[in-house]
Amino acid sequence: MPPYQPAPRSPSRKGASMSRYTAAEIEPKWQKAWEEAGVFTATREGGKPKYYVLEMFPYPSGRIHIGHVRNYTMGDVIARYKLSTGHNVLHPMGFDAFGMPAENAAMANGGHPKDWTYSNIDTMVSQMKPLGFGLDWSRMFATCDPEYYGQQQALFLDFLEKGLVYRKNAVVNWDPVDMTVLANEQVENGRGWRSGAVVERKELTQWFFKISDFSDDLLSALDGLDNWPAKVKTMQANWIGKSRGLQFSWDLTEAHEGFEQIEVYTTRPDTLMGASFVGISPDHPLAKALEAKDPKVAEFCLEARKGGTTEEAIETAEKLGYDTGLTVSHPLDPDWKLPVWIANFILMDYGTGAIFGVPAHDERDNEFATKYGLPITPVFEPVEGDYPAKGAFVPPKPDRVRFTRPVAGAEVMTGNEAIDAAVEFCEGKGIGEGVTKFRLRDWGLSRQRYWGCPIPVVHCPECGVVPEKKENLPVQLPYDEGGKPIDFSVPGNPLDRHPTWRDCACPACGAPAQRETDTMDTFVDSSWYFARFTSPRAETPIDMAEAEYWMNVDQYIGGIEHAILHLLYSRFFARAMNETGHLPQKSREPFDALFTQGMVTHAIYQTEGKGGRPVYHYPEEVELREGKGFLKDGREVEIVPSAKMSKSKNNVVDPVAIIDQYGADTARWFVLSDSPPERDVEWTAAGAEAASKHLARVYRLAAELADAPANEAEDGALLRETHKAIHDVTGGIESFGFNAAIAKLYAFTNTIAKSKAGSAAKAEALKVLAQLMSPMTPHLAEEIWTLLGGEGLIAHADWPVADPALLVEDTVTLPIQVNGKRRGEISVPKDMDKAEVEKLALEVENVKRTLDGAQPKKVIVVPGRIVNVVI
RNA sequence: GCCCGCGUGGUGGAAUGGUAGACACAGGGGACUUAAAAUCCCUAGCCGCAAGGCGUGCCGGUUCGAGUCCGGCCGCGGGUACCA
Repeated sequence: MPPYQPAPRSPSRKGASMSRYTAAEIEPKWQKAWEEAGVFTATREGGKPKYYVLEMFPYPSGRIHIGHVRNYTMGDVIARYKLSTGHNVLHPMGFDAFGMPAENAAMANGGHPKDWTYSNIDTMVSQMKPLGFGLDWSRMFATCDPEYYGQQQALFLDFLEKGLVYRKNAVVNWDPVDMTVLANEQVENGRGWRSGAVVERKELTQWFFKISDFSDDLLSALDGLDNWPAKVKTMQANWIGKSRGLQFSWDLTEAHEGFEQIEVYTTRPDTLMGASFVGISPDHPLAKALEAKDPKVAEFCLEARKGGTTEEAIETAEKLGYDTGLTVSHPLDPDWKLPVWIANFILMDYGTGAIFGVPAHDERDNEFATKYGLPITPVFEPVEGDYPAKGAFVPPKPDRVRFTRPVAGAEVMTGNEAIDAAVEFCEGKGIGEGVTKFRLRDWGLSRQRYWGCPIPVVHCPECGVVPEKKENLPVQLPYDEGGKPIDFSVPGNPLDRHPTWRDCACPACGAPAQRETDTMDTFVDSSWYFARFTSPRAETPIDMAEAEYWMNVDQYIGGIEHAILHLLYSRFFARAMNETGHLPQKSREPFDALFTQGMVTHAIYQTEGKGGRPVYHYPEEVELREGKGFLKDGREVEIVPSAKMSKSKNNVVDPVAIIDQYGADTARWFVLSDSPPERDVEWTAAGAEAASKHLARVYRLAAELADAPANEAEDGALLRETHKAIHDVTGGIESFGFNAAIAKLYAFTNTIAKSKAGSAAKAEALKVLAQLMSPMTPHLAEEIWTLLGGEGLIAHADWPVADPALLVEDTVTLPIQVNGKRRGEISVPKDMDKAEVEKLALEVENVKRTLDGAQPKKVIVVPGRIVNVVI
């Protein structure tokens, strides 16, 4: 509903009625005008340059939250600005609509994920529309629309044909009580969130995208992403993790179960002489062979597989090891025997699933060796200073160290030199080979869940795994089971136990077969939606002509929390789509510029519930007194400050109340002011009032503009200030300095309010003010524009351009420092020469007093900036 | 654990290596009003009567000059491959 603003309780005594900016009337009026004029409908007409601005689309959690408002307002500022600088703008919106919360809701409250999701989408659209975003709503879709996920299935089939999809085993979190797969989020301290059972790692056959085919490309192409934040590129580069090292084998002293060797990969072959043990993953084939024969090994492996699958859980778990009793001989000294341990911290997914431990130069190996009494043998020491008293000595690779037990090379060299020398030496000796490896793993896309895009393949007893025919797409999710609503309260995947949905004919031979019951990771859905927005109703994944015109995304905006996964997967998808003929070559990198906005955070209020698990309370339920929080029943809550707003933590702030009370423009102005867009902001409702007052003041300045004669000096001064404001605000918008742009708009408003210029000059200044504000507060801007006789819609007006001649100042104020401390200032012509500035600076009373007769050693004059007198 | 950020008045924050605290919020004072609301004006980092001193998480360094660059800490946040 449109917001409501109360009228003043009594009219002003001064006769002239007070002008009110009434958001409730003004905002719907202009929204209707924009819609009727089709201002934000993206078209390819007019031979104008195109601009595609996109904000990461939301998950339909049920209500929009303040983080959405911040995100979409930023995008809207860019969209409206680009529109007024002569672009065809594409600014679409949709919903990332598959995912676990819908199933969780069905589990907790009954109902169906589909109904829950579409109802949430309706609510959120109705909450977003009053905000007046310049979006092309005609392009909207949800990823759970069969029209969308059907095309996604078509992409999957093309990827499959191209060899970009394959099946292999991978581990999942297994809840042994509920007999179901858990998401990492559903594992709390190594236990299932519902059953409380200790989670185990279990292997399943799953589908994978071959993102590793693109490791090198995804890494090296980061260099070309000039308009991406450096931190995101660094994070992605580290994630891809290109490394050079040595891959070689340790010979088992005695062959065991058909194993004669253990292959390892190391990035530090120069430390080979410091090896103390060989470690293998509990999931290593040798460990499995031993496990099958020896109950003690089986017991250890079972223990080692407990806890979640996350890297964090594995890395921070207590280091556990089991001495297999097997030994290997050292490749450089066959008489040197080392023990083979199974260790819980070795990942089967990385390298070869086996390592050799060098406790002197690796913290983790050190901890392990110390715990199990294994030898710790240094191979190098610092060139200067002492060897650390405890723990491992791990200098950065570019640092020079002195080798005491070298593999090859000079006595003193850098780690990098030593690694190169060791690789060369070992290769010469026939011990393994230097290889390049990547940390990046293939993307497992199978999910054992209902509410996702079905994987369009069929399992045939005769033909094996067969792709579904394209003409049979979409493979749709069933709504019911056997005429009854699906029961989501039963753990596990409803598709898997559905009585009829699985049954089908083999697309190849026609024999009775069964559908794949796994669905796709929701990251798949969000990896190509940006491309679909260019032709959302096409009968193929995209329409090439549309993609040629609209791609790439000129400006992508979203949360820093997506720095790695979503953005990396999208970059992969763009490449894969290009190679399967679904995107032009230029779109292999789909996002030309990226801006990562900070998150809106809010404290979490929690109390302890059953079994020690936390219960989260909404901000509305908590009363704050002296820094402590209390529930209505008097219980104190624990306050976790500044956490990401998350539906599961109940710390999401709803902006609807602010919109209702003050209107959309106030909410938009408010989320942009004060905080730099890239920084996290702790939400506080104080300040919305101030934003509202300011907008009302701007409106009054225009509405109550009194007749005044022209005044040459004052009019000229105001004109110069106007052009400075144009310059500063435009620069602020283009550089995402929205808070700085708003500060300038405050200052410019104050300037106009205080100016003694004539009414004609003031009206011109106010019209420019309206234009400069129009991307942020578009409704108010239209109203003022009309009030002051502006032609047409401000949304259609050309952006004002600053006249450089009006921006230059004739005189500047120079601060005078003595030894770096400010002692005075002088006002001088802008281009006064250095010698003269120096002379004037030394005559300043306070400077003379500070010098106290001392002769300056040096005087530094930075023209137009500062003078520093050094004594 | 590992990777990436962030840390400035009572508060949000500003500041191409060049006057730290722009612009705002809350506060204090004043004008208008019978009174209030609304509005307008003034004030304001801390210590100090002042001169001046101290100040950008902590310690050190580079520089004529450091919030900004470098090294080492501390605290907080994000990511960590099945939350999205």
